[in-house]
Amino acid sequence: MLLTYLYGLQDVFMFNKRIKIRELLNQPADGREVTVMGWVRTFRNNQFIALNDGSTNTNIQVVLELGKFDDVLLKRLTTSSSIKVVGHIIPSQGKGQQMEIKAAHVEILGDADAEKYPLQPKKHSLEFLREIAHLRFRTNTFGSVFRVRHALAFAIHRFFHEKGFVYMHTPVITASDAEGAGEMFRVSTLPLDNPPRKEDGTIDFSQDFFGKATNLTVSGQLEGELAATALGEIYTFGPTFRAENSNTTRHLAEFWMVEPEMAFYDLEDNMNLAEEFIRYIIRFVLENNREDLDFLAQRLDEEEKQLPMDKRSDMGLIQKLEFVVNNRFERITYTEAIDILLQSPAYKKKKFQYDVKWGIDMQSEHERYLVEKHFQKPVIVTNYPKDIKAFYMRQNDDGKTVAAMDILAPGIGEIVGGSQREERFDRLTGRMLEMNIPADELWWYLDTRRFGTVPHAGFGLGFERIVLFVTGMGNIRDVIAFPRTPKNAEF
RNA sequence: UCCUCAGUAGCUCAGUUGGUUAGAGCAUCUGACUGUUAAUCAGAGGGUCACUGGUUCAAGUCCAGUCUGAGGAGCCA
Repeated sequence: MLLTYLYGLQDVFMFNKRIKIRELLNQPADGREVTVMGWVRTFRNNQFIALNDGSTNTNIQVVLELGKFDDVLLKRLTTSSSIKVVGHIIPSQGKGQQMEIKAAHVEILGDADAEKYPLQPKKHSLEFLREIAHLRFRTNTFGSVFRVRHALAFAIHRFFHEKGFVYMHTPVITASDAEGAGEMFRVSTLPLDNPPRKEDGTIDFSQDFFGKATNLTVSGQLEGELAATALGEIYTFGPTFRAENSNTTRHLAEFWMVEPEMAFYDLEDNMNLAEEFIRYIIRFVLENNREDLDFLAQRLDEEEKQLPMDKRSDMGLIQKLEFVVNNRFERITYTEAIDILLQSPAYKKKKFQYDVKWGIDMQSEHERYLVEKHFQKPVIVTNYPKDIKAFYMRQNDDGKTVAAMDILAPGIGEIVGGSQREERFDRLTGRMLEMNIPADELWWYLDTRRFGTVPHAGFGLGFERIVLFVTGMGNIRDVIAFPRTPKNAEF
């Protein structure tokens, strides 16, 4: 029975006789017969097909001998039509490529009406491509972006796996509104037009699906801490939702976040891990996606040529990534950061729009100055004033600061935010009281401090922000397949 | 949410102090050519000038509102 089934599958999987273009290009042009399948990028001169199958940005040139193929077939070889080609690989007579396929058979798998297909073999604006996000994968830029995105995701799992971390799937739907990480999306099955109400007129969520008000998660951290204080070292990597009305190049309403959480780690351990982690995943991409990075670097170069000299970056994309891999991040305390800002020429010349003094939550302009002007590399800032940080961060002995650490990256800003967590029950509940965090709703979180509490730490990394940094793209909406932003949930 | 800028052909954009039938390049279609590299050459078709209202003899152009997009800010990852 199983055998018949498998034999049946063999027929179904005949397509797997095909060779991927990425693989084909590394083989000798020895006249062998091969089968390739892909999408037509351009068809020149009624003879030359530039064929792409998504395995690489490099197209394979398929040559159709004049007069050998039916005119009706030739007419159907339009941009983005899909085809199967059987032919022989030979050294190319033309100049632009080493190898080409002399076609014996060409079969149309799917037509693409040239009058209606929106992509042309030319430059398109990223804004236009965003409007046709379902088709933009078929461009070189987005092919590279999404292969790099994949490689980063894979490298993240590999890094933590090698270190013995356990991958946790924390819930997407949560009942606690206490995390304070921003506006939340309500999850409800109650009728919007006529929800049940309590006597005082407020909505009666006891009749809702979960019997209480629920939202989409804004962070898996609190649940992550529960797992870490038993399994030791865990990480989450999942979708995260913020209902903030943010319209910027670095915010999404739905994004992916990586949140490791480690028992028996202090702030120093936390920083060391975060830095090693970022270096590791960037090195992985440098080693495994060089062709895509080269393409993206070239794209960025051309884009920057449009800018005035003073707006251009000093380093190319590859240089920038190699620099991050090969150099220690700068580590300073918040207090030192404020001192640097106060002594900066920018401050003395009153270039900052916002005032600088100890206690402020640093503005973008301040972070950019530190990272892009003063240090010109990623900077880890530690020990922030407690009043501008979350309730769960460990209170330092000075009574003023907490054991927080933010990693700031050139061009992106905050890429990692983390801290050593407050493991002392009294300190934690005391801070919750001061900050009006309802302790009763978080009884389960506090139980970790009641029973066998341990020093622990963790951080969150915005996945799309690291993809932005690595690909050199300018807008976060161009490094996620189908961006969700205010007024946009298309596709 | 705030500030600034923008919305004209499928795409990228021009359109003067308001003035007759709104243009170009690319793409598309037709034909020619054929070792091309975003092929080339010739011709053709293609427009609710974002939407609504107003000013005016006359609005793509001026005014108001709305919608959408971009950049910056805030919030943050």
